[in-house]
Amino acid sequence: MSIIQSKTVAHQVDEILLERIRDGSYAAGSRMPSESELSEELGVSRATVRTALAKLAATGLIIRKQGDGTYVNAHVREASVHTGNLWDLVQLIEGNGYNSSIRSLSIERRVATEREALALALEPGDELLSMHRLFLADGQPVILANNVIPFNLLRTPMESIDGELHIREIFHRYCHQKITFAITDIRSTVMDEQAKEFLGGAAGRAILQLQVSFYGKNNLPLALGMNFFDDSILRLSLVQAWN
Amino acid sequence: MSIIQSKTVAHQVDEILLERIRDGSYAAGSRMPSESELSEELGVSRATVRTALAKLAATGLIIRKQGDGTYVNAHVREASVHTGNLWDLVQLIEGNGYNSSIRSLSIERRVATEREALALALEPGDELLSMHRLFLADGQPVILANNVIPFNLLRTPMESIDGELHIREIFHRYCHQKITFAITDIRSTVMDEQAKEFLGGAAGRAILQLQVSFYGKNNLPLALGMNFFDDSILRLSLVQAWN
DNA sequence: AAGTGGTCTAGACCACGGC
DNA sequence: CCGTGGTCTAGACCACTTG
Repeated sequence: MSIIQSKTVAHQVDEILLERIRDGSYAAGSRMPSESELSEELGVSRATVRTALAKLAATGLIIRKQGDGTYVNAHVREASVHTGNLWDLVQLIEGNGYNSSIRSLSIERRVATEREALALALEPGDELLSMHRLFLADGQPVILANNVIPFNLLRTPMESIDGELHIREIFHRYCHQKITFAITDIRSTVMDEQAKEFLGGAAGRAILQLQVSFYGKNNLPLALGMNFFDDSILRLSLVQAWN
Repeated sequence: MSIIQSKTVAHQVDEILLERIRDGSYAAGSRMPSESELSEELGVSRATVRTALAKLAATGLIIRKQGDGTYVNAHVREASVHTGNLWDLVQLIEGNGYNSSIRSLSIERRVATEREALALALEPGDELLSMHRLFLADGQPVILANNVIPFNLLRTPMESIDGELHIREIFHRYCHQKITFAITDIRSTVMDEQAKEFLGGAAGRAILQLQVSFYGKNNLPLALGMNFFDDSILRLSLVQAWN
């Protein structure tokens, strides 16, 4: 019996199962009740149980085996990162077991580089809003994030922007548009001067570079992200299961 | 009317839709028929259409918008990589638009390092089968792959091993066990001497390092993988869509 | 042989977006 | 308002793994 109602039934089932895995009712490595049993116990259809289980399986937290059963994955902390939240840097940091905080470094207006103009389908000379932010894990800098937005999309004064919001929230609040999807390239790079200044560590060390393009409806590019990710502190791990 | 029958109805629907996207029947950026229309046209239930569409949406190839419709994503080549095939290096290379080939460099027997023994739950001094392989894209080296397997798991002579198979296939064929899931850590690293010898390029450049642990039933670790990935040639990109 | 997850159906209602 | 995708149900059969 829960006080807070989740949006969907499947999501509620999800939370119940998550809770049971967390508190050890379903021990790591052990087999969970079958879909039919859960369906009956929780009073929902088997299909609903399945959508909840599918969500957990996608994160790698449980492993499903046809003809056998559903097992709690002993090697994946709930922490583990999966594709779904690769863009939510806060969630990524907290998934690694840290407390996250954001420090806004600068919010400025400048002319787009050739490359940025191309990626955002702008004219040469058009202006951008450029934000630099530092994400901290337990107070330690781990991600240097740079985001740019075409200046003419802004609907409110630049000074009013809250530098601690997620890009999608910023876009929704200050540009009155929705970002519907994003494409991220994962690359490896040697830390440059700027990154070194904020992330620290030895010169010439390698860090991950997450290069993101954000798109809105009509498939138009709305914003760019360039994140430098210190993989010596944060893990970026993915889980894959087979039948 | 198809000659080759796919395994599931949903998969067949998937292939039909994929074909229509490829040949331009459903143009990039345009809205596709609704679920009900597809359901009726193809003679399957709406639920089946939905599972097929869900698979396409997961790869980012289509974008679904509640209350609006389903759109063909203009920015994602079918090529694009998604979580599902991050471990299939051949598919990853071909997804980038190259022809892939594999060169087996060495297959040898040696003692496990401390680190390997720990990761594979072995005793110090236990032996491993170690394989080095080079994956080529259009003849150009792009991934240096190293895999290790506890030697005592081998059921056939070491000499009989086909160095061009996927690890899961090798395990199935020569160890008579199934790899059921894997956890991959994505890291950034500066190319070492060994990698430089095979991948080439300037010393000190950064490449991606995909560190994989393979598990079997009972959650026991069965094999390790260490792949050096030249991200100057191959793209590792992920797509995320929101409602 | 029994039980499991995987697939599929034919209905229903809801939440949202565009007109 | 209407049509869309999102959720949910109650049933059925299949493919697979294990005892």
